[in-house]
Amino acid sequence: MKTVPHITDAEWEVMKVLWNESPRTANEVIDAMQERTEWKPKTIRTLLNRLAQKQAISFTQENRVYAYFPLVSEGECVKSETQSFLKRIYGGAFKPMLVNFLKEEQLSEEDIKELRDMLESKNKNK
Amino acid sequence: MKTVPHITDAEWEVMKVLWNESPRTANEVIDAMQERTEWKPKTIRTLLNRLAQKQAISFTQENRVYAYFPLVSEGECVKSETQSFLKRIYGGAFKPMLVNFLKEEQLSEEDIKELRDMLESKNKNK
DNA sequence: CATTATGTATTACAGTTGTAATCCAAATGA
DNA sequence: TCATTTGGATTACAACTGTAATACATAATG
Repeated sequence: MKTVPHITDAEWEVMKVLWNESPRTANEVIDAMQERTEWKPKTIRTLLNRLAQKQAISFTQENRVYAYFPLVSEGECVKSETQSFLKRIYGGAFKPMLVNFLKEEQLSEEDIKELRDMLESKNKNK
Repeated sequence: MKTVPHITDAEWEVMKVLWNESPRTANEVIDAMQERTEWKPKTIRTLLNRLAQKQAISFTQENRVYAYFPLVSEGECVKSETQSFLKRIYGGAFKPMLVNFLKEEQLSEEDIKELRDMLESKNKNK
C-alpha cells in the first residue's frame, strides 16, 4: 500500500490550496494563500519546494513558470494523518475516540440524525 | 481556560505511564517504559526533564530520588490535541471528521449499537 | 577513607519545521 | 544594450524533537 509523505502544519495549508484547484502556478498559490495567512511569498515558495522534494506535489514548467499539482489526494493524507493521530492519542483504537468525541462535542439534532442514519446503513450492508 | 503545554509523541508515551499511575520515581517510569519501548534510560530522563520544564509534570524529592506526577490530566491533553488535529485536518469542524471516520472504519455490530445508543441519549437530554 | 555505583544536571547533535532572505539567470523595459 | 524586475535555487537560522552521552555529586561499599 502506498505511503504518503508526512505533511507538516504549514505545508498542509498549501496542500489545501492545491487540492482545491490545480494546477496552479507558484504565484497563484501565493495569491490564494495571502487570503488565508500572513505568510511572505518566499515562505510559500519554500513550502512548495519542500512538498515537491518529498513528492507530495509535482509541477510542469511553462517557460520560466512552474505549475504545481498534488501527487497525493486529500483523502489519502487525511486518512494517514488520522491514523497516526489515533495511534498517538488513543493507542490506535477508533471506538474509544468516537465515544470521547460524542461525549465532548456539541451536535445539532440534524447532525445526530445524520450520524444515526449512517450507522444504520452501515449495519444493514454487513 | 487553562492551556495545556504541547506534548510531543515521545513525551506522550511517558505521560501515559504517569497517567496510569503516579507518583512514580524516575526509575519506576524507566522500568515501565522498558516494557513498551526500546528507549535508553537516559532518554527517558531527558523526557521527564522536558515535561517538568514545560510544567506538564512535577515531582517531589525524597532524599536523592524524584517522584514524578502529572500536572495535567489525560482528558485535558486528549481534548487539546484533538482540537488542534481537528483544526489542522478538518478545518476545526467535528462532523465532517465523524462522517469520514464512519465511512472508513471497521466497526463491529456491537460497536454500532453502542454508538447508536449514545446518539439516542444525546438526543433525549437536549 | 578510597572507590564505585547511582541519581540528577548539563551538554550534544542531527533532522525537522517555521519563517524567511540572498543569490542568480532570464525576461522586460528604457 | 544596460538596468531592472521577476521567478526560481540556494542558503539561513533558531526552536523543537528524538535520542542519547558525559559530568558531577552523593550514597553505598570495601
